[in-house]
Amino acid sequence: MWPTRFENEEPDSELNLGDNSYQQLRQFPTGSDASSVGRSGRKSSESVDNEAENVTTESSGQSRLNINLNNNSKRRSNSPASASTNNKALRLSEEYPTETFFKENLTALNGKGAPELNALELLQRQAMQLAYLHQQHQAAASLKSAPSLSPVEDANRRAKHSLTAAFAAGVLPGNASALSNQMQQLLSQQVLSPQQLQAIMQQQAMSAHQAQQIQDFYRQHQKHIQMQLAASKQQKEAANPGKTDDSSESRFGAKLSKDQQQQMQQNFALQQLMHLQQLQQQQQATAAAALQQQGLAAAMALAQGRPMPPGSDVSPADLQQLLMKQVAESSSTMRKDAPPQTNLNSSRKMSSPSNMTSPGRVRIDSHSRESSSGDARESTRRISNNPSSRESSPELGLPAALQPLFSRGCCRWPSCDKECNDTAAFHRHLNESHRLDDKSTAQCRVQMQVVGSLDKQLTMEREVLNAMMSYLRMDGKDGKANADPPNLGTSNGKAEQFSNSITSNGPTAANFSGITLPFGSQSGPNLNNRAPNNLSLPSSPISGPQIGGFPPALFSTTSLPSSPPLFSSQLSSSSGSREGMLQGKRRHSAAVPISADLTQNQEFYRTADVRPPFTYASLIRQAIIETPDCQMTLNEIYNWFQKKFAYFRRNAPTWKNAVRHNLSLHKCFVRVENVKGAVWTVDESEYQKRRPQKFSGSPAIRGRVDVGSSQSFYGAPMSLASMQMAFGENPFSQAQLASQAQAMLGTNPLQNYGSFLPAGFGGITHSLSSDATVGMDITEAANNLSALANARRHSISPTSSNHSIKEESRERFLSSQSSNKTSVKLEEIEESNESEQRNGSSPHLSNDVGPKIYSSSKDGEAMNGNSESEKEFCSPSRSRDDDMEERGSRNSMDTYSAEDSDKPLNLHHNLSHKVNGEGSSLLRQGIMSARGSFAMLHDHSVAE
DNA sequence: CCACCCCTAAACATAT
DNA sequence: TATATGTTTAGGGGTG
Repeated sequence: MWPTRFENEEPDSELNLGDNSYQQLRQFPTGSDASSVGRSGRKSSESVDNEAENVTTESSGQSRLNINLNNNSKRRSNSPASASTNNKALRLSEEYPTETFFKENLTALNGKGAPELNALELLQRQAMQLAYLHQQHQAAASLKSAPSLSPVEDANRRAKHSLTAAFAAGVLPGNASALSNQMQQLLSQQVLSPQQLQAIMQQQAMSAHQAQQIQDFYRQHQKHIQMQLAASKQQKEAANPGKTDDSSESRFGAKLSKDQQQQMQQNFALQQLMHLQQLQQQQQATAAAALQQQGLAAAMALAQGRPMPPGSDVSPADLQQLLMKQVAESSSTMRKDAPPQTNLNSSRKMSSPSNMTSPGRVRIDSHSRESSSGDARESTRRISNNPSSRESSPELGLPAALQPLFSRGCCRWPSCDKECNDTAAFHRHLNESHRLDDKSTAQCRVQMQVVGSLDKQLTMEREVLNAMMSYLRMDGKDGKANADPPNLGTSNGKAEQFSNSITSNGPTAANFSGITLPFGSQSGPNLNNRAPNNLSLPSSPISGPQIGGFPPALFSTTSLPSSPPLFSSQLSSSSGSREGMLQGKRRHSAAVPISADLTQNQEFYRTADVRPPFTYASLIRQAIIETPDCQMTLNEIYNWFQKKFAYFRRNAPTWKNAVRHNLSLHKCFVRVENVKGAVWTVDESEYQKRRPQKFSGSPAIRGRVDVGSSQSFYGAPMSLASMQMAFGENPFSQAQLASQAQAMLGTNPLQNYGSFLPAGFGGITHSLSSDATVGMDITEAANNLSALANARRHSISPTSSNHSIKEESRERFLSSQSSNKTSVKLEEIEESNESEQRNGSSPHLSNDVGPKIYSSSKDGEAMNGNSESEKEFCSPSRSRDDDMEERGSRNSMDTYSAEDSDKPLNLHHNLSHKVNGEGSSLLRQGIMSARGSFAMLHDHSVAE
């Protein structure tokens, strides 16, 4: 175990190279029965997980020199042949041009250049983050406000953030680039002019101003009331000192008066709320009218299964008509009485056995629940698959303001959790345990701090979002010059409108009400009212009467997994188990702009026990490239995981094993040894190579996630299951958004472009969607990206410039193979191969020639190599060792059969294909053996 | 049913 | 010897 650098420690620039006793000189214990040695079978060394981080500081930081490297298998090494055949190129880290290392974070905002970046996805994430923060904030605020006489503040806060919330809750699903494109297309058709947007924004601003005034007013009023209460309390205490009350439950003299106080407070709170609601409804009505007028609800039409074919030219008139109809329908539905808040609580309740609302998510307006349309209830119920209705919740009898304090039959007062059978019991409990005393006030103060901090964070995140939008707006303007493919709906003005509507607090909700539906209520205005609590995007993507534009039928069959922003309960209980994995099953891999996502949502991931929607490989890579020197020890990677993700603070044995597994498995991770140990680096080219094919996870998620990736997304129709998966997977899964967009729009405007992109630039297509969204000509974008990719490959990227000789050789070898210029003779290979196999009596063949090889019969390296080679040969465009999928399948049983195990290697078969990769290790070894040295491959290399 | 993807678990090997 | 680190295999569940 190496002393590891503390994660937060600034790496030392000093490195003592020490001596030259390179690790690679270690001799692998020869002897065919190496496996018989040390079979202690240590079961999971992880069990002694070193949670206690080595905080030891170490001097091998930044310029850790990774000398070495001729190691073949990441650790074992040593034969010349093996050294030369190493799949994982080793390199001298001092040559690593870290400054040029591809940093997604930086390139993110440069959009065009970052294959992995999709600006809109970033925005989605950002918005989701906001929503999350907002929700946290709400939860905290409601806890705080209910008992502390400040429901007004709470409500005001809700109003204050409702726009953000609305945006987050609603825009997100529609924010996938596809939908965005459609939106922009709509906008471009003058459905909503910038002036109109401006008007809406102003209206919203006024509303906000009004809310502020109301808040001030109520603050004063509240203060006044409090003073009165205090005076009255003093009076009573003076009048009846020490006298017990006749209340059966009360044990304290002042009990009754306190009850009265609370009652008064509650009443007052209710009054305030009602007033606020009225005001908000007014605002909503105004905004709704404006919306109708503006016809922004076009998105509704889109969302409700009337996709506009990318190529079709819908006339503004038609669109307008459609919109008006849509708006009329929706408004009639939602305005029956109280806005259909179809709370997400229902669906979210799934996670709570008692079907009670979870803390912090209880709506202020309990009545609105009852008043929501039957459709909404029905659909919600169907979705949540939760037979019990909300009306059965015990807390219903509570004043709305107190509801956050009581859910699931438990008191939600911080660190209380007392169980109460009903509201009466809860009232009793409140009176007994949470009286207005020092403790309670202290707790309130703490809660206030929590809220304040969340508030601050929310503000910060909002600023970030605004900045992003500003940037995009500029970018959109820049892209103006480019020709606009008709279907991309890009360009300037539209981007600006888009960003305007987002950046401004007010209009956002209203403007996007049309497309916010999926996650919230249908009425934009309503969002101002209670949307905050609906923010929990994921959990109820489909709560509205029309499920936000999705035909209810779509969701009628199956229940959606409840995925509260913190679906920690699920994950925590199941993580580590297979079930746990199922919850968050599919991961986005490289397809998602992970760095941007992590950057934008770092706080979220850090605090929320949510499994990040990325593959281990993506995360590991991200961890590594985030370091200044682009290298990390295993322990540092561990630390990174734990530092960045709350999720990875649990079940360390499991995920650490997975991390190691991934490091070993994927060729894109290169182990580099130095004197003090080993560090892991990322072979960016390898990593990039694998991206085109794999968007990780099932094809479904490819479609859902990799909005910009070619082929799979566009081609594959969205299935219901996929959408459900998307909804359930992760509260902030972009997959949801993409899938919703896909489902709503029916098709992706980019689909005609994606498949034409050159292989190997999967990330480019990804960016393409982004660029297209902000107004960049797609063709040009493709060109730019290709150029960038080339540049990165040949001069910028460390993976190219630092390509180890071995790696370059490998590439040349590949090309030479593909051009049939290899001079390796089959017989030689076979011979070599056979001799190798003869050596192995135990599963592990001895090899002084490099990587350990497994012999036949299920010892599979032979088969592994075989299948691997086959695959490689079959798919010229993919790197052979590149991937997990290959390796995964290679390792799977279906890749080889028992019969195969009898055959040393089907070399004929392998060689009959284009040798595109290095081939299997066996094959490789055979070649190496035959040729004696990898260097020889150079001789036959063909310049590309 | 198959191929593929990603994941977890675990056995095993090796270095410290 | 114990532990950390790496490698590899096995198999499960999901998807198209």
